[in-house]
Amino acid sequence: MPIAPLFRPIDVAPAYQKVADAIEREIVNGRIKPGDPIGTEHDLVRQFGVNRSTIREGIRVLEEGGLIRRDSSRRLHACLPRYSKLASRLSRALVLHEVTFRELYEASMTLEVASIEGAVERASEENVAELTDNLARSGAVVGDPARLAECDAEFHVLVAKASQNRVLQLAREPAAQLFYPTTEMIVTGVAEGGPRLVAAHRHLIDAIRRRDREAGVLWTRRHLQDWRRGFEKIASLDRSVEHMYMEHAQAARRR
Amino acid sequence: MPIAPLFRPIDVAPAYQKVADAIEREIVNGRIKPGDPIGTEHDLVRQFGVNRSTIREGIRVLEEGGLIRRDSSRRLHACLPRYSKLASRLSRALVLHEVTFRELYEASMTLEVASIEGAVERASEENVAELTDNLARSGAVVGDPARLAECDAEFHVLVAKASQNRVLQLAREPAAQLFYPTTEMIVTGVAEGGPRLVAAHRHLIDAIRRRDREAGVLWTRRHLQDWRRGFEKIASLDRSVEHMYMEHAQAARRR
DNA sequence: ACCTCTAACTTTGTCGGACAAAGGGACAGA
DNA sequence: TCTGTCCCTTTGTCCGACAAAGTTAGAGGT
Repeated sequence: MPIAPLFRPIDVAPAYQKVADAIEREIVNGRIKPGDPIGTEHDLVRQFGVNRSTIREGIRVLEEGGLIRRDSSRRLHACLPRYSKLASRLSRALVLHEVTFRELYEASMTLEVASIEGAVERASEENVAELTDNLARSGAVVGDPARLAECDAEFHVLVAKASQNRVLQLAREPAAQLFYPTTEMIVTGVAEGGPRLVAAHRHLIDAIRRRDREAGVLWTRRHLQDWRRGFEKIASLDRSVEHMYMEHAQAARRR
Repeated sequence: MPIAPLFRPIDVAPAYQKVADAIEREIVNGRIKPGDPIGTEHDLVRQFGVNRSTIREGIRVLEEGGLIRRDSSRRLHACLPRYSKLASRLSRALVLHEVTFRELYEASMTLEVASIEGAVERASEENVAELTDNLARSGAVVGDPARLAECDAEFHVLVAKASQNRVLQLAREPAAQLFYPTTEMIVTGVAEGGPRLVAAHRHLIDAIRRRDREAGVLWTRRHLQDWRRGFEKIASLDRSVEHMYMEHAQAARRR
């Protein structure tokens, strides 16, 4: 017969964790605002009354979480976590969980369509300008798959940005980080891929400008279906995302 | 005239970062599989030829990233990053970026609809059983807002799980973590809220069982619109997500 | 008074060694 | 089989130290 639970487990966190939690609390509840300096390590030693090694372990935790950074002179200050950095954590997780391209495709279809809908509804002049600029640059590198894939990734980030919905922006990022690197392979493998891609972007900008939701959704779908057809010429949609992607991500994360 | 770039910037990362990167690489590219033990700190000291403090800082980084854990006996081993832990990082970021409930609502509408579509299409017997079990428990606590809100959150996690799409599962989580805590307030404030919530869940399970996509989408929309109506009785959709949510998240993350 | 250069001073990254507390294993005794 | 004990290992924390890089203040020239 199991004994009745009389006591709750007591919360005994190691000191470095308590340090990290304490600083996190101050940042998250707004007492320390993004940009504000945290003290030097020595300051923190004094304030928390623990050894510098302990402080440093706590700092690593917060740094990895994106809550604090060291500026050019290596001093600590609070900062707003950057989406792309967080997203690369998620991408890494998706790789480890061995998600398939089918899952990626399905999720992206949803997320990119939602992005374009938001963009059509709320894109600002500036958003459109950025997109137009991107289109021009894409047109210039249509023969260079690597460069073009980069532009494509940026284009969709800009569309998400134009949706003015940061939750959507963040939600689509992990999938996108895994999704768009394949664009290079596809554009390389399929001759008419580059021009079709640029044409789709042109139609999308047009749809945003005319606030034509139907057209936006239609061209986003086509654009993704193009990707899919291209991909299926190379590999099965049921293949899991490859490990090699992570090299990309690791390099990107450090920036 | 700018000089031609003769040298690439050399990679001068601090030692603890290199340690973390090296271990991460081995995990991500699969040479160390989830569950495999990493050596003891002393082992790593020997292998990397750096001081234990340096090793420990590297370990903190990986631990925070969810790539390694310490088991009950505090020994290190690799593990699959847990979605909920990663998602709470994102939720935290969304709070700091002061996203509005409108953004949350819009994104959730997209993501939850996509989840139900996937669930209708691919839910297994077991998924349905889990959902049914959840429904029963919800019915039992319909008068207890806190408990009911918990069930509601779990219900939607289960729907996402039933979609068999892990990308979607991950993408919806951050928004959900911020979204569903409000359910408690709403159910408390609106008398008919609890029963309506449970009824919606029942219809959703029904739709999944009958593989009736239309019904699934319809009831998900209604369910979310109910939330919205309830929320707007309390506050404006344009209010930014409150800092207080994070207390939830911090506690949850440590588990 | 303004600019530049140098000489302290501070801070970070890393190192070596130290110790208490907790866990794991082996072993003896009930 | 269960329990208690001894020993060894591992972790969490501390202390003190030092080189490299950054910062500050003051000396010196204009």
